[in-house]
Amino acid sequence: MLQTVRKAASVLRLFTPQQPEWGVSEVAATLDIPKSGAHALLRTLAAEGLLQRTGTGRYRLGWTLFELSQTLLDSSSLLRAARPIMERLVAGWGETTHLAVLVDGQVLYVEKLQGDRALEIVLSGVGKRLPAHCSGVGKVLLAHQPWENVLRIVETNGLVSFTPNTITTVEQLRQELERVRQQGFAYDQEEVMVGLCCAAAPIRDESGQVIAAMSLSVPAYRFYPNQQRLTTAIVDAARRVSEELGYYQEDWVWGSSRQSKSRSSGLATSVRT
Amino acid sequence: MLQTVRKAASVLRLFTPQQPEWGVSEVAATLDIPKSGAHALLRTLAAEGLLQRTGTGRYRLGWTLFELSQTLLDSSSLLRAARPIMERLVAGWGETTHLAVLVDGQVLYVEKLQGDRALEIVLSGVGKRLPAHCSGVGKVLLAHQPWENVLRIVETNGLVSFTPNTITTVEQLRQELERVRQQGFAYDQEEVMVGLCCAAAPIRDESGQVIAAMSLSVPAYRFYPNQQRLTTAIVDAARRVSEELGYYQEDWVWGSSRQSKSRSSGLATSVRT
DNA sequence: CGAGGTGTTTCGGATAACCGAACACAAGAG
DNA sequence: CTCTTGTGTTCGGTTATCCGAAACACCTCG
Repeated sequence: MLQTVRKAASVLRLFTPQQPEWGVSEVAATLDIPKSGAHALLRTLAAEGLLQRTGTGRYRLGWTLFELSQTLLDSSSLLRAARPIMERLVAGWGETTHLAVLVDGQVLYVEKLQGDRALEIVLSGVGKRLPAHCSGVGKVLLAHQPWENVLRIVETNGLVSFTPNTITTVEQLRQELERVRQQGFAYDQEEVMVGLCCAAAPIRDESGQVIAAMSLSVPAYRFYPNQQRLTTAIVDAARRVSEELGYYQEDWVWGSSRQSKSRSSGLATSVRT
Repeated sequence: MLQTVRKAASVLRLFTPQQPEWGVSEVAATLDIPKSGAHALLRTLAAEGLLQRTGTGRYRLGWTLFELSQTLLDSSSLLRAARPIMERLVAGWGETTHLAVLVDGQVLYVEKLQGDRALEIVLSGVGKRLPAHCSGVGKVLLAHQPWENVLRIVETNGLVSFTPNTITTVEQLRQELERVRQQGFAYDQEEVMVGLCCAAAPIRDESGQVIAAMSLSVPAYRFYPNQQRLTTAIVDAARRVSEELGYYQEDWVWGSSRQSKSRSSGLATSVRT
């Protein structure tokens, strides 16, 4: 369906911080399309402001994308609601918090605040992606997806192993996601980087859908002694963001407001004090 | 050329802070295309992550745009180079500075820092657009465009009048742009809002091309007494950003480095003093 | 219950996008 | 200086793709 648009999107996705500039031939070779086609794509994308031409006939991303992104941020209250709460979290713990969404089966980091006694986490970064099967936010986000989606994602991306603790089998993942969904939060126990743990919790919009996840990352040696307090802290923070977005945790909401197929994910209790 | 891509871009442009959510029928009616076409466009854009579906079958902008925007900001050193200099400017003057680029014939504000004794400028805002023929940054950016481009822009957007001082005729504009280009900076003397003035200067990349403009906005009653100092301040700040981007001002560059073939701009040596 | 509004699907026909090859141009090596 | 090799760009004929109207399924509301 609309393969031309699909190709155009593929072209956009080529542009990365590592290679922010592309020429016609490079694009044609990389996407395995004739040069004339690549030319047409680049030219129209540039005419629409999604790309811009440099003097030498090469292309880079255009400022229209910045504009659209601002519109997105402006219309989505997620970041606006989460930031102050994340700041308080960082101030209180001195650790690092992440805010992430699921895009195309991967975790996209939307915000990252670093505490003063936190260790540098190089892997994550605003605007960066990581696989979802590791990391706390990733597991939270996957846990609230229909299982068939998760399967499709896993089949596409595989279960890449980062540390000995990384989940590498579908069965492990299924069990873990089930637990995460039921308990309402996830841990990352050195699954993406040795020595790094985190606790993560889901953020819901007014319809109850999980649209993002928040996490508090701490070094392993500080994680286990404070696991309980960490958990309640991140769960509470995420709940506050959800409430800011118009979601109010009511028992009966859970049973009724499910869309279409997913009768699952139903019984997720919650002892709101 | 690639009208499908063009339509897809039009769809993306529909999404604004004022109306961040669109349905199939609305899109079809607004763009005057059949419903099935709009459906296909929205569906594929959503599949590519440029849009996302809400539960009710409506669409909003997708997080991929955020990702692309971050890639853009990361790969373009403009914002990174300009921000500290803008901060110093704001700290010194207490006024408001803007950083803007030209996109599709309009001024797109990329950054805005407000000083403590500055007045609130509602019109401008990060990610917002304004016409280019008013405002200092707009005139700077237009002044360094080929005149034919300027004409096309004016024919498309018109010369909307905001105040009695707004430029409203092509001849006025031509003269003003000529002056701006020669003197290397522009003033906005209450042309967009009564009581608001600004001085603006161009920012160049390493090839000498003007890629952005910076401005210092002040209330009219503080503008005229300090006009000279303001001018040197903004010109100097913009020059520093340009140098940060790899541009070194040489006298003879000015005469030769006009666009089109640009056989020039090559020998941009540079004995940094 | 029915009317009006959604989003979604279908399918033949016309259109728009593909493709290969040829062109112009730049840079670099011999 | 020339030839080579790489660019980006242009041009039509062929073909598959996308357009478009209408019919469908669904929901909300009167």
